[in-house]
Amino acid sequence: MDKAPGRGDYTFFQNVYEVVKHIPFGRATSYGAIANYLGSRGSARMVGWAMNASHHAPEPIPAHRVVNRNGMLTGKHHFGSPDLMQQLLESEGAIIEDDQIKNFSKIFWDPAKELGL
DNA sequence: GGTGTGACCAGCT
DNA sequence: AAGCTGGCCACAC
Repeated sequence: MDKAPGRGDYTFFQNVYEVVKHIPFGRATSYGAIANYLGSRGSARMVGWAMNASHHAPEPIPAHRVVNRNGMLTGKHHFGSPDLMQQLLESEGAIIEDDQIKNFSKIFWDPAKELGL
């Protein structure tokens, strides 16, 4: 039988959006953390791809709060302005230097822990 | 409809 | 020690 559309048809993409939207102010997480929370660390690449499509999402996604494992602003170039991502994070209290969050370990927000695994 | 790529991560050589 | 490959799912051509 065909799958029932419009109900519970959440895919990896949709799940990523939900998690990212739940990131509190002044916090940041990593692609792998989200992927791991969803149950697949191998899907970390999809998380990044989901961010790329975040502009296509019906709701605004704070993709600037999602960085790589090193706390580096890898996808800053996808915000329309390469400095926008850093500006937003600094505006939330993050310490960024050389495109890398120095206090990433302090503002790191683990979905599996905060949302309740 | 198949192939390639993509804002990653971690393990192996 | 560092460099490369594999793996995952979704989207574009």
